[in-house]
Amino acid sequence: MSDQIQDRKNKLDAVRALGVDPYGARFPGLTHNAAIRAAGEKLAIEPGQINESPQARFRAAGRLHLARDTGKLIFLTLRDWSGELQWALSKKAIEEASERRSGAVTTGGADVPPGPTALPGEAALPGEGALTGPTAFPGEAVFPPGAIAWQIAKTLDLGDIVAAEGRLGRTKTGELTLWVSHLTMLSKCLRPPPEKWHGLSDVELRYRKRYVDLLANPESQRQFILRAKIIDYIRGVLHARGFIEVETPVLQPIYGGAAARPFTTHHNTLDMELYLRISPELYLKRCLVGGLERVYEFARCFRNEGISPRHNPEFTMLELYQAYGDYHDMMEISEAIIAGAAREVIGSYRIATKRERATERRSDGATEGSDSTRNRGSDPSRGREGAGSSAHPDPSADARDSDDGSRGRSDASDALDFTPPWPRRRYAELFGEHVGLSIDDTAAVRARAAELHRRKQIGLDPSKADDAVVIGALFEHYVEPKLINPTFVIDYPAPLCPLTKRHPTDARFALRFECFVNGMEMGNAYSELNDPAVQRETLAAQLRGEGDETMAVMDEDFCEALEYAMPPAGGLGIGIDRLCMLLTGSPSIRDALLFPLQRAPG
RNA sequence: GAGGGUGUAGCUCAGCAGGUAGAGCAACGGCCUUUUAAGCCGUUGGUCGUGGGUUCGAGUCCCACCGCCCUCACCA
Repeated sequence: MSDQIQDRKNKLDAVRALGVDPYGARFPGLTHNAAIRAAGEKLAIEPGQINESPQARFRAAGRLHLARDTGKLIFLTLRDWSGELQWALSKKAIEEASERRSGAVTTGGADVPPGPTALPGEAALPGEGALTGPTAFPGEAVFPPGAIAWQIAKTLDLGDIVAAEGRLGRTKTGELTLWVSHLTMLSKCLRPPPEKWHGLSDVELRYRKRYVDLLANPESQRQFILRAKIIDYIRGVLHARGFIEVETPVLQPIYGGAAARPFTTHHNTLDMELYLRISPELYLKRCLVGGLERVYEFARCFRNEGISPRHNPEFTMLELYQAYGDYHDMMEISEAIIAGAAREVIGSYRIATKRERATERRSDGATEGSDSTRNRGSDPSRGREGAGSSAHPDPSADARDSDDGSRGRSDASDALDFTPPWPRRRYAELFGEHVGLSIDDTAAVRARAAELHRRKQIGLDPSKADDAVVIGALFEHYVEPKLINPTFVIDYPAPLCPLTKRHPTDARFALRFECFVNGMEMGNAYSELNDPAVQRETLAAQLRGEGDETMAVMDEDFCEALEYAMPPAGGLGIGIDRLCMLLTGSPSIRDALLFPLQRAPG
């Protein structure tokens, strides 16, 4: 077990004995693989040739993913977060090179401009490609003399992080290749990485050791880069509409804004019980009272509830509030955010559903299997998920393909269609449609619920619940799973909505919508209640309705805030983790979270 | 909380109806200057999640426990 680690430690010592620090320093002037490849395509290099022009000289770094050592010639496949690049190390060429301070040379990398929509790694980032003189930063990595560099090359292990300088060329087979003249090690990998072809597939290990998942599985990196881009996109939408980002307390003496059990904690110096927030709502509304007219927060929330493929104890919720708006404005913003992210980040209003993706994965697996036996290794472009030599620098490319519907995939009509506007359906109407009972027929509704409870299909015991709660349980059971394409469910039963304005013509309903996609709640919005007297009463009613499981208390300060007058407003909450699940086709929320909570290992 | 599934080498997986634990990758030694999951020759590596039990004999059967996954329930 530790044999391989010991072998690697021995090599670590060997590198040190050569006078090279195996945990190297700053490496300025590097160009990422995708940018090198893009530049290389423009150079029109013939197979078997190396381009000697200054534009073909690059400094590169990355993690060693594959190695093919043919003796005096070594091919390495390097990976960074933009993609892969093949390096070739010729014993003769490297041994002839002399020691070189790393930043002191001109390379082609400086000529690559960052694109406006560049991914991380797609183009030069600040501090990269910028050339620095040898004295500017004394702590730079130094390339050792060639003879030593070659010895280091011979000790490389998969997973090591290395740096090189070289010239672009193509091999006989046409593969764009950096012919390395200078090489050094930047960080020694002491543990063997997962299998090079299958990556890390054990789900438990992928969650517990996400760093291994990320370094071994490019599609995992893609997942989280996409998440970042989705969040960036949302910020852009909100800023364009004049919203400002604010931060409100996670540690709260009184929790509220949702019905959930909180985590509790304690502040030592103040000797005060505190709760981790279950929602930012009541603080964001205080901002409205104070005249911050359009605010939003990407709020990490914590709920001490069950864990499931769509629930994690901590999760990220976008909440935003717009003064002088109402829930109709929130519907429009929801569309702008969600459909916009689908189109701009993923590349299409149509997104493959989980089931489609599952099917796709299975068929891909079959293809892969037959390939490996039929024409094993004969087609380098037939990599796993684009992880091969043609690694695509744009992580959204995979999903974008789902738009053309011409790839023999399952029927495109199964895909989710985010094209706005989305249908607005009244709660009571949908209830009647799918439950088959009138929402007003209390007796029948209760009878149905009792029957479901007897059959253990719903947990709620209707004999112990208010009418509205029973209705809500039936709605969840019958209606929500049917809401596949994006749908706004509007006008909820008022008792379910303690923070919402009543409908002006029918006080039984509240000006609230929830947005459902693929049977999952994605968003929740109100025309916010701003009458302090009504607010105080509905909160009190909600508190009375709570069982003894929660210990919520009236938030007097919040009620007082409303007494200073809160403008009428629309408020919206969107589950960011779930949105990412949806847009990236992830079946579990854990796939949308970098480090999902796992039980402590025994 | 209930039910189902799962746990074998660093990784990906085989392991038949109980009969001394296997492959590929990785690693180690050797050969190779155009490889593409490089190839060839040789070699190392496992308290089969943990603990009990049945049996002459348990990775395999039984029980308990632990982790993970799924379904349901709980949960705006």
